[in-house]
Amino acid sequence: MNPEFHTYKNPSLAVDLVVFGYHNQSLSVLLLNRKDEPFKNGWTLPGGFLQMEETLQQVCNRIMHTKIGIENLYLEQLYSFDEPNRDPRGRVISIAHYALINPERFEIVAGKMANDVQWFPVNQLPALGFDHGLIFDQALQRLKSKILYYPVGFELLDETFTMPELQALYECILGITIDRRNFRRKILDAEYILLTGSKREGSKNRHPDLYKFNKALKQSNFQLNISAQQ
Amino acid sequence: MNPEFHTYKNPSLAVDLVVFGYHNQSLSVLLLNRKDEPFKNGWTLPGGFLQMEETLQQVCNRIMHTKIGIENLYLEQLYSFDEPNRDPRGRVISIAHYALINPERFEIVAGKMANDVQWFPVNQLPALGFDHGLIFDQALQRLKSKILYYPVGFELLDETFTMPELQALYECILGITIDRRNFRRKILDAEYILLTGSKREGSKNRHPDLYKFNKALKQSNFQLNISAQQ
DNA sequence: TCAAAAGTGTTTGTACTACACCCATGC
DNA sequence: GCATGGGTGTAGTACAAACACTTTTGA
Repeated sequence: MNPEFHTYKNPSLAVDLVVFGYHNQSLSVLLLNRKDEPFKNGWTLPGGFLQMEETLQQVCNRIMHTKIGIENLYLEQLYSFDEPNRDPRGRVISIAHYALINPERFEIVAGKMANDVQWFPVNQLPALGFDHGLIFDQALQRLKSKILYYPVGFELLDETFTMPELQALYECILGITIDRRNFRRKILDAEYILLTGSKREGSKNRHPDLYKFNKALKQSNFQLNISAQQ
Repeated sequence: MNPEFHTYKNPSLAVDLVVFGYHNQSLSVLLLNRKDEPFKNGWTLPGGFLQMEETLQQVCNRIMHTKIGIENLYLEQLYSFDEPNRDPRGRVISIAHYALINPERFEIVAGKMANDVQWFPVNQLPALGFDHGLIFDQALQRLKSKILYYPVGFELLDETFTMPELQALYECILGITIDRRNFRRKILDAEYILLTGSKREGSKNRHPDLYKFNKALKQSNFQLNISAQQ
């Protein structure tokens, strides 16, 4: 083994997670209320230290599992945060990730969720400890741009969904209003989704068509080019 | 201090650099020929371990300075690579970055450059050690997309440059051919560059106008939307 | 005056925006 | 039958692609 290999003391390596969920037409983030210093009783993103034999994905799943009780979610690496004083306990470099979940799919969660874990709508966040405000901002920005060229929405919606539901999700994440007819045309032209043939029953108005994700599109890149209604 | 804080053994933390340079109408990458195992006599990206008090930027600059003799370049964080067996010496997580330099600006480099450092055109790379082939691929892909919404070209060209030179850079990086008149219109419409008023002398043909980077644009986002000539 | 590269403008087609009416459902 | 939300088509406009001639220069 190379002698230089162990002569370096390493900063600690952690992961922080921005977990987005979409319910009640609102985009939310999971925050943890800390029991210990630093930032005791303050809100932070869930996170944890990387162990020797873990991959980044594994840490993320471990954190999600132990702190929130769910696993196997859509996960993407965001950025590494290395500001020397970002953690008052010492030098910690955090490789931030963001995750997307559909809260409806995890009813168990409510049970396992400690009462110190809460969903916060993204536009009503409390002040966050560490540099987590910064991390969150970047995650939201990434999500906004990602949704335009990758079918990210499906991680946040049910297996089947209606066109107005999909549009509401886009409007919510992007913070804009979109023309119904133009949105529909773009989404369909991209072969983004497929008709299932059934309709969502139960509403007191016309029953909208149900669509599903076009899995054939999962890898290919598309460009949605969605713009706000004036 | 939190008792959990030091109970984790951390993987080593390193940085690998994809250094792009542009000369002779060709995009190249700096590679290092290793003197030691593993991959002795093989080519790899320059890299190094993160020291306790360093920021990521500082490591990158240190590596560039000690291994290649240059500093203060355009630097962007790329991605973290965490595959457990990526380094045969042990668990090393690498936070890859890419850098852009104009080789003409660093004539000193040739002197300080050890003979084990070489430029390789990006389409004639040797096999790389570790997972550096993967890192390189991602860096090139990132550069290709970045150049469309950020004036990255200026890091690779001289202070002043002609329109055909800028176009050649775009064609080289993107690997496409672009219509001269359409390219010019888009670049000028984006207020990407400004006329200096002088012309490049010395060529045997018509002397092309010299432009310079519009620094006012440095922060704002634009969209170049350049497409290949058919 | 010739060859080689740089500068410039117009036409055509495509794609996006804006916009209004009909349809289905439950009450 | 009425109110509410869902579904659909079109006309106008703006932008992007394709394209050819003139200008400058050195040899």
